[in-house]
Amino acid sequence: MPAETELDSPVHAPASAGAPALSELEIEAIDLFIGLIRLLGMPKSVGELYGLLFVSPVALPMETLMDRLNMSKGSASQGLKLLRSFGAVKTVYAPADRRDHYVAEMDLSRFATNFIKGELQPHLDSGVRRLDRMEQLVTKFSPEEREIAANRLARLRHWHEKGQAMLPWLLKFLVV
Amino acid sequence: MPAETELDSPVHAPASAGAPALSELEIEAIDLFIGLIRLLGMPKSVGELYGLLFVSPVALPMETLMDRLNMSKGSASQGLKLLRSFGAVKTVYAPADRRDHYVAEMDLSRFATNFIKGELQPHLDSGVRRLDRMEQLVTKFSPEEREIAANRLARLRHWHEKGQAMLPWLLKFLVV
DNA sequence: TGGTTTGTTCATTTTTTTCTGGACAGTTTG
DNA sequence: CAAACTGTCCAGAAAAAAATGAACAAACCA
Repeated sequence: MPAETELDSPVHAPASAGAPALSELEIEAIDLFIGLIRLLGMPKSVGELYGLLFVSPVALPMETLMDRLNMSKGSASQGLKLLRSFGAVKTVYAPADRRDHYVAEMDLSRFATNFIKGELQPHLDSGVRRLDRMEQLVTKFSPEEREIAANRLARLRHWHEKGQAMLPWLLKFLVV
Repeated sequence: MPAETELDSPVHAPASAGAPALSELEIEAIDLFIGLIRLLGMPKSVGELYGLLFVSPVALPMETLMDRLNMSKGSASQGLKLLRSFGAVKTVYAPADRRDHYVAEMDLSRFATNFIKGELQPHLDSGVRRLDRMEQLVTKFSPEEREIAANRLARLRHWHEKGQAMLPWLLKFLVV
């Protein structure tokens, strides 16, 4: 085995000086939220930010997040902006410090609501508009073709309606 | 304006010879399914395949899909494999033709079920395992830290349980 | 006012995902 | 059995998404 000459520095040198390495708990939390966030189609960096804030007992300024997560200023700024826009994170006043300090919003229901309204609903809406257009197109077909196509469009519409009906329920379920 | 020398060929030359351009209906359907499929985190090509099959009144061999969608053999093969694995598409026997012929499965509930069981459930499961680990870690903290951390983990667990509880309901909702 | 600090934006670079096309394996056919 | 056909797989190319870092704007300070 090669001798550890650099007195026990790990493989990935942590950002030079003042950034304490992530604790086990922090790593687990970050991992968990990376997975969750990915599921919603958002970038990993956003999961990292939220994960660290989630387990932090104190509000953290952007700089600390950058340092501890080894993340660029750009990513941190953009990620926090996104999280703010979903209400997943908010800033609190820190006495004698000009910087914004961030805390994770513990009640995720606003996050869920905003996500559903902002990402899911629009898709369904545009889908319905498109279905209307398709049904329009089908009327010009020969009776035979129309038969089949109309049937399929009806099925598709059925699914869309199911989706539409589900969202409000989903919201209610999450909010309670 | 530059003269149209190539007698009215459109900007994107359609695959040389025998591939009829997509009809308006087909384009709408493909667009719609690309959106839906993207929402589930799958590549565009998969949406194209399913969209075209969805409005096709007849079963189509892979070759036709490749030609009409201007898609490589590799993408078509992989995409159909994925769709098959989710039960979104199946092959039917075509007399006097050695090639597999594909039709879209109109009942999307199997697709939904497989997606939930294959993609969502595992995430939630691993999340719960991770939560257990985190709670384990927290026990080693000082009482003060433990107080805060334990509280947050409890909230997180609450959300995970909500998610767990929702999936079966979601399934039932979709299947009916 | 000139110098700091804090945070945003965006062109570029890096990383990740998706697509492509050919080698290959399995079948069928003559 | 060789030749033709069908479909899978995978290394490399292309495209898309995300991260970086520096220029910039805004707010504060002395």
